[in-house]
Amino acid sequence: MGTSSGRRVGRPRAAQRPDSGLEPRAELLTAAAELFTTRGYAATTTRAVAERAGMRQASMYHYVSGKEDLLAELLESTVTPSLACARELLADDVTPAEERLRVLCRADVELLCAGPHNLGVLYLLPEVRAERFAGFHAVRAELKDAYRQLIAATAVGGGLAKGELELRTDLVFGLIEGVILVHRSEPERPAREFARATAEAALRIVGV
Amino acid sequence: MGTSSGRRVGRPRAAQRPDSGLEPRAELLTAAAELFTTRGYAATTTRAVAERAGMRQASMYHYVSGKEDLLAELLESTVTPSLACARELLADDVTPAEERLRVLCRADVELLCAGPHNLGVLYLLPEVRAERFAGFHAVRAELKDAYRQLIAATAVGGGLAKGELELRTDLVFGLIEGVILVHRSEPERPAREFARATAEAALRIVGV
DNA sequence: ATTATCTATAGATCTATAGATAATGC
DNA sequence: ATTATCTATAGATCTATAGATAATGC
Repeated sequence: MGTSSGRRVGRPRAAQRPDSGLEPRAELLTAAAELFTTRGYAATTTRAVAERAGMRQASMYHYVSGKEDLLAELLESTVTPSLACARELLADDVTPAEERLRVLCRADVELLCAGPHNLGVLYLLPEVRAERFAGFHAVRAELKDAYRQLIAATAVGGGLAKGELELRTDLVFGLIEGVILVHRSEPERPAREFARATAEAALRIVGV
Repeated sequence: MGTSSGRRVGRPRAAQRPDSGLEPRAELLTAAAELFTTRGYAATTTRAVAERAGMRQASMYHYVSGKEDLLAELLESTVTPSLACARELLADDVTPAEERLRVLCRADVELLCAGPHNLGVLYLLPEVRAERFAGFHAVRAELKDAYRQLIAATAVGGGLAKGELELRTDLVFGLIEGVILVHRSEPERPAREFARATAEAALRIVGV
């Protein structure tokens, strides 16, 4: 509603700009994503977010309760697609585990590298560890557990001791998330090919 | 000088605390390390750093020009030991490259996980990308190049096309730095064993 | 006299609220 | 009448400087 209409209810914005086609909340999220990933969370002011979204600082509070709100939503929206992919793969009982692990790694890397402003970088923000973002951490933990289950289901995974399985899961998960750091210093590298190579590297770590 | 003396020149500190044995600048660096790694850089105030170091906010300016100064020094002090190790290994022409790569990976991981407050986390701070920290980036780039050279010198590395060599270097370097993320979510894992396992994982990625 | 610290503070923010205003809707 | 926005601003910071002070050194 209102997304494509020319005329909108309410006082017009002070800075008239071409219609982005997004709803105001989405405009704020987009602006926050760009600023949080480039300047960091604490260094980004509410004024910067609002202004980039085309409105004045105070108007932002009509849509969100503050910066934390924006970060929480961005974090969850970043990890949720990976988890959806992981759940589907866990439910699949015809494809070999090794192949499912490969698919998950590729999808995850592509999602982390996708988008114009490297949303994966949000994972690295120190503020993210706060209790406030428990929702994100729960989703991420479930994703990591999916990796563990897929690794355990591979030919070599079944024979691993519990500690060794945890270790390899950590290494694989670390490799996948480490991609964020690589992508940050080499943003030009094509995501597709990089995802494929990362998936193969993950399988080699598992020992397949 | 003054490190162990009981009496010191100058007005006494307002908050009297047991002598840390460190010089004031080192006290500031220690405090900054703890706060930057846990709360982040932008969220840490000069007051918090100074107070934790045992002095008042304004007194900090007697030793450093501001927060940036502290971060720059912390960053370089974290990556410099790894680079020293890498240079030694590059100069070594008797040990096989594969073994030297293994040693570098282990040392690097142990350094990243060492210390009471995970200094590696500093690499992740968004502010670190600023021009101001070019010194750190230069050292880090040299370290990455050492990885590239060692990988190229392995049995399998010599046969790789240029693009493939860059890709594996990125993957290995990403794995090593990804360790920071693993260590952040699993700080209890013993660094020694984890470093060994990460080094083996790196060699598997290279294809040895 | 020298020094390391202190207290005090100006100036520059930044957040979140209060209340006004300029549209559309009926 | 309803709504989305605006302007204005109080209150709470935070940084960096100015100038005072309380030690030791000679």
